[in-house]
Amino acid sequence: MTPELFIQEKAAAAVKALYNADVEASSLQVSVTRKEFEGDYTLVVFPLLKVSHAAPENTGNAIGQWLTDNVPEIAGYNSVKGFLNLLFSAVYWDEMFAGIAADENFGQLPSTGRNIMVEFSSPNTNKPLHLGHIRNNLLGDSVSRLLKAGGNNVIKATLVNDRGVHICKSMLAWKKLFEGKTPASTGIKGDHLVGDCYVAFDKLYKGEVKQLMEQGMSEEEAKKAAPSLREAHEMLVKWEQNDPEVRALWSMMNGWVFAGFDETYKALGITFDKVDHESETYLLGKELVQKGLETGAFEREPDGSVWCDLTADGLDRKLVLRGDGTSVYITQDLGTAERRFSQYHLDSHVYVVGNEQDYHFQVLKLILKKLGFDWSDQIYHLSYGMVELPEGKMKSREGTVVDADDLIQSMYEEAKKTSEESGKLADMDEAEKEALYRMIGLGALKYFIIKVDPKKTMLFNPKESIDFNGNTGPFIQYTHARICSILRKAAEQGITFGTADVTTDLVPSAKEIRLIKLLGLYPGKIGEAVAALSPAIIANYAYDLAKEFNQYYHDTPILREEDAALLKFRLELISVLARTLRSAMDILGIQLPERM
RNA sequence: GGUUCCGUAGCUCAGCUGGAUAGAGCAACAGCCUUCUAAGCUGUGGGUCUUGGGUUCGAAUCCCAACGGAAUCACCA
Repeated sequence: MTPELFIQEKAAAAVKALYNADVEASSLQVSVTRKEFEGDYTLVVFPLLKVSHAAPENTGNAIGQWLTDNVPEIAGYNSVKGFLNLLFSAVYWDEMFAGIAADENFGQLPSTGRNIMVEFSSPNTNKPLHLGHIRNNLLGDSVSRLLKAGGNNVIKATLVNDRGVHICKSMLAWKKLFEGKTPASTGIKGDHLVGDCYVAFDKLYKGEVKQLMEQGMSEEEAKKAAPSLREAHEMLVKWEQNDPEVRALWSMMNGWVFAGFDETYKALGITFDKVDHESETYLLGKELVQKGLETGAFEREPDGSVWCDLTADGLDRKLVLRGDGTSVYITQDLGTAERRFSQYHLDSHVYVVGNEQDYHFQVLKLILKKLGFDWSDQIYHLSYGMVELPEGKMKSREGTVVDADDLIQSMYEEAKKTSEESGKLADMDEAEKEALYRMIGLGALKYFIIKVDPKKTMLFNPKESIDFNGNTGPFIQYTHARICSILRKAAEQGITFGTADVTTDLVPSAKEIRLIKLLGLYPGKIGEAVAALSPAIIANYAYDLAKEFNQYYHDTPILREEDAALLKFRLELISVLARTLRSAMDILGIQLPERM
């Protein structure tokens, strides 16, 4: 039981005994006492004035006295204005800590038995991954880990957008301008090569539009009439007709992209349990359209197109099938959702998709509901904000994107530089060092992205992100390395310790109590983060923990403690701290080194 | 124009199920390495929580409005 719940319960009993009034324990407000005041937890007594019919201070004193007299765990109190600060006994902290220390899986919440699919990443195959995708990938991966820590069975899924005009554009440019060039022949990573084709297409297309406009066409006409775009559309038609030549080119170029993506995913440490390709799912959902027509959820226009009327829900009419019978984006999403829920017996489905698609998901859920699927309510769109640069938005066509591979590389290089300057790793072999530089560079990047509330637009300043001081991933990694160092030295000195050494007659220092209190918050933080689908809560918690340790470390010479029981208690405390830190950072997908 | 989201220190961000004097980091300045890793610690300065109303004993937090910014409203995906 958490201290908060404990106090709520006891305080409710106190109110009953003192004022003969029944109050809901959960309605009482309890929080950690602010640093400036003496006490561990604070009960807000204002809401109780109605039943006490006394001044705030007196009410606080009365309840405080009762609790001190009747609850052995509570050792004292003081009442300031309407705030009752309660002081717990040393025994209470010892026992609370022993409970945490004995729980090997502290932070893993009990199983809910729920199956949850998390879809994220879902890239287009016509250009390499950039910073925006990194936020998506890191969020998706982290939320998956978070939900797992919350006791759920998680399936990580991605839907590769491997078909459409966009890939045809790259294919066309390759045929016209890059014929014969391959990743192997050029030494360019596959996804980048295809991205280059896409850029080349755009250049060609813009040139054509300009020329047509000079010949007197309006911009709108020219954009439609440009020959390269028409060719791309013809190619798409051929693709849909299974034209062998087009299909072969498509397979080849997609193959290059997949190989490139795999490298990037590997560098980021991201894997999927289920990979869908849009080329295989884009026809799904048509039966649902038929079903919708039969039940009257949808209506057919004279030209054959099918619509869903959402005006009653404050939205517009939405097309679900084109006049020529082909499906649109939302059609396949309806189909894949239905297939996934039935195939995997999902209780819930989280989609990690940018906030530019808020409307799409609103519509998707509504239509599924109209089709009679109750699980529609269990679809969560984890909508995240854009990543902007100091110069403004990223635009792939204007070349103002931060490339994922470049970014990962530069973080690695900065980690290497900083580590080498510190000169602490002289005795490590090259392989160990390399692994460490990657761990630190990636840790910095991941933490930088994850610590921000997902729904907020965030600013990415390349110069600042590389900073390893302050509220950063490397700071937490460093903290862990320091703890490991102490534990290593203790082992060298032959000091052993374990949960059994935590005796109940120890008197922890104020800073140790603060650490125990913070540790105790961890399961609650996970619950909070799961409810909000926000790993940022865990990131900021981990920082608090690391910060608190560094302050403790600074003025507590642990290994020079002469009292054997106290020494062992302290070692146990920091080893549990390291464990909790690892658990929290594992949710973020960040590894913690034992040295750095 | 409709809908949704955001607005907290010079900058990047926490805090938001209402509670005490609104917190970190960066940047600036001043200290601390013969003592378990200085990627650290301590201190100083820095705020009309966009504005105006409302609810409340109490509002950065909840409600309404205004202002500012973003996204979206395709027979694109």
